[in-house]
Amino acid sequence: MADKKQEFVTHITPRNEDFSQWYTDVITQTGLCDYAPVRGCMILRPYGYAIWERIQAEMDARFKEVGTENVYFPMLIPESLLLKEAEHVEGFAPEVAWVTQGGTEKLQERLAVRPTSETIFCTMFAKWLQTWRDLPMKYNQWCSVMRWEKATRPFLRTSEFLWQEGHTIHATEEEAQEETLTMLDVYRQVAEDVMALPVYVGRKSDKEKFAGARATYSMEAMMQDGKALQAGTSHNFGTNFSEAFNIQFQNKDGRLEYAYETSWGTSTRLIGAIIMTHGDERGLRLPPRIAPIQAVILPIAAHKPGVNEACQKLEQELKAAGFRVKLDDRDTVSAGFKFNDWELKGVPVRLEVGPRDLENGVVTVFRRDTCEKSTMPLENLAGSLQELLDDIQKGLYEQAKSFRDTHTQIVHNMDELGQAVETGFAKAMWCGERACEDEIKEKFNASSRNMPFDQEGETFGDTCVCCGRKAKHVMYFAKAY
RNA sequence: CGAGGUGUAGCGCAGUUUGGUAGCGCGUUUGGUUCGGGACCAAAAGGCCCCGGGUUCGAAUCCCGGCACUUCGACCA
Repeated sequence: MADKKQEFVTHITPRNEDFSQWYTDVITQTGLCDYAPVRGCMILRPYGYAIWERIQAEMDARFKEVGTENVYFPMLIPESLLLKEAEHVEGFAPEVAWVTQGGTEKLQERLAVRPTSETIFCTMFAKWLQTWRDLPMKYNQWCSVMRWEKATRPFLRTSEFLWQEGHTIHATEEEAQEETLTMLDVYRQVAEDVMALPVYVGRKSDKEKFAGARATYSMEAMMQDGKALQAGTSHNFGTNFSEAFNIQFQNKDGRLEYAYETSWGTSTRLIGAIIMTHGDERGLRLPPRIAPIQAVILPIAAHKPGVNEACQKLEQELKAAGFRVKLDDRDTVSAGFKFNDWELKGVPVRLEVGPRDLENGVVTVFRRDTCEKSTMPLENLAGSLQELLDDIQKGLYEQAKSFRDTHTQIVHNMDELGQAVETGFAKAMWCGERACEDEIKEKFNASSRNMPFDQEGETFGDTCVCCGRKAKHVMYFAKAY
């Protein structure tokens, strides 16, 4: 009988059996997104989009706190603009989609569907910037971009994806560097404090930096298969683009100067990071601060007197207290079905209200992180719910951090490095030469991720893990998404 | 873009070897009974068998060419 039942139940492939398949199963079964009728594109369904809206809200508020303003730029970029910065063109040319025709007429100049908007921002910055008094300009836009990817996966890499891109210009090199690092830190905060994703922040190698940047910084998260996911980047362009686009201003001494520029971005890929960091055999586990629904209220034996009323009252109370709650009053499915459904969707807390609970003046509480059941007094539930949510938030972070830390190994030679990247990150001393990165890529299919800021404090040797010559940097290496 | 796998009802699949009326389970609809861990009974609806060519009296099935998804590589947020 139990076997027969199992066969009807939606099945998620166990993580240790096939992590990729597990990821696909979770995504399709939770209804976060669906495949679009366009190659490589996905459709964000309500629950998936709600998570994105939560990410947006948390990010956007912090952007504004540090003085960023939102703008919107067109999706199409004339080819001539894209060609202005040599390294940038080279980096993006292979994955640009082009509009060549408008209506029935062929265009004089083809238009790129933006893969990123540096060039068009630069064009406008050049027009808007006159004097040092105009600086800084700190703009951000929420939009989608398109990159003609060879292989796509929902959330991790899609041809079109939602993101935010910040573009700022500054009067001095120092200010631009400060902006670059400030925004990276905003990303780190949202990742760690809101999404419960422990991240390594640091600088990228020249090989891995953004096309056209002087320096790229990233935050790198570790997925449960030990692979790295670049979860956000922040770039310092120096005057690289300013010179190509002639973004100049008159300084206090009356002389013309090039502006210093930055850009920074995060995308719907973050949703993939949440799934692959916290998910388990039952599906998603969403950290309370990012969960669209923090607690679901389930009436048990709803036909019994008082149950529905109690649930509705509880819903009102918790909503009034500022929680994102949902009352699941569907009468078409059984309680057991709902249990599994909300566990699959990763709702952090389930509150069951049945006749037995009401008799005792309690609710039955299920926490998704540990899958433990307990009871809490119905009286002043808001207070204890907040404590529980905080505990879950903290627990998910700690669990992810502990996984990451135990899967990060200090390595001294290529054998150890090769071993380490099979299960996680390798932390190595590196000479700074591209040849060594290439060799590591060639041998182990692992790439350099980033270099910790505190290089002095983190140093543990003086020879390169690969070539054995003098080491210059501490570098994380990993297989990456 | 290279190597494999898969495309049949909303979902999961059988049928393809050996061509001959389109099947099963779940889900859906309607009615009833249930309701504390994926409920039960009854009746019903639902198909360009991925697309385009070919072979044949006849193609889901055989042949050719596409496309999509997926896994593993190369490339990238």
